[in-house]
Amino acid sequence: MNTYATSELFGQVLSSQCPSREILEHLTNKWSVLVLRCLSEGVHRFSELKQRIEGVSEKMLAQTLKVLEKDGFILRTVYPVVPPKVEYQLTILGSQASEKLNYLISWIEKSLPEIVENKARVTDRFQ
Amino acid sequence: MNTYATSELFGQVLSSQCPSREILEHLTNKWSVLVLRCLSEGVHRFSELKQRIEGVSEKMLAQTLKVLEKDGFILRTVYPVVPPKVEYQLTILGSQASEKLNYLISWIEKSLPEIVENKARVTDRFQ
DNA sequence: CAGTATCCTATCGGATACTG
DNA sequence: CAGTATCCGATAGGATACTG
Repeated sequence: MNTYATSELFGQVLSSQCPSREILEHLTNKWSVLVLRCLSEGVHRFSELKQRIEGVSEKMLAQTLKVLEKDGFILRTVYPVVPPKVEYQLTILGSQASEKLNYLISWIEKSLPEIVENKARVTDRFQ
Repeated sequence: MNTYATSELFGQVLSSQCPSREILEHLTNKWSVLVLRCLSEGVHRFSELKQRIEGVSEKMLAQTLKVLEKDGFILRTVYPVVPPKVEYQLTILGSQASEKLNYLISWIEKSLPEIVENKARVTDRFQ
């Protein structure tokens, strides 16, 4: 059934050799999360993503988009015009993955005051 | 209202200076995801986590646990016995975060065949 | 516009050895 | 048992310049 998992109780991601581990890492990558978040709101061009995702370099954005495209989470469409126009959008699988990540992001944004306040208390106790 | 976001339509995480960006990065970190996943199933000792999470080094596990503890997502309990006994468990906030991450993990594990198959097709088209 | 190429530094992260 | 300390190579990731 499952040749990767070391235990029935635990998921496949805990097995280092399981492909799910790699997929998980690609999806939870620093810039992937933000790219998916952006694309979940609709189609975007390269320059739009670069502008929306504050702090991302061209290099990392291009690299992140490539990985997600190869994984089948993003569709890249090139229009044969001058100047070049390239659009990025989520595939079905990409939007399913993004939906799950957005649950986390929304929770963080909603709970941020509580998280920050609680973190301050913990930090106090550390010193 | 929100001094960080650059746009009403987009979340705070897209702002590089917003604390939510850092929290998101801590939670989606390579080993954090797996640690939270493990702890969502119950209390664990250091050595148990090391064993369950295949491939993690002591160094990275200790580091990951520290970050999550400082963020207030994990509670560390030291028992004054010989040999030492230390238990890790999720806080309320930690279990809320972990719950969201588990949605993603469960989806990946469930959809893995479809993801792998689709990825193979995409890869073919690349060459 | 949508990238690629190059260079460089910082951090990640594994292996090993050691400690209270 | 539960870590810490040290070393080291690999990768992340930013800045800049360049190209079709």
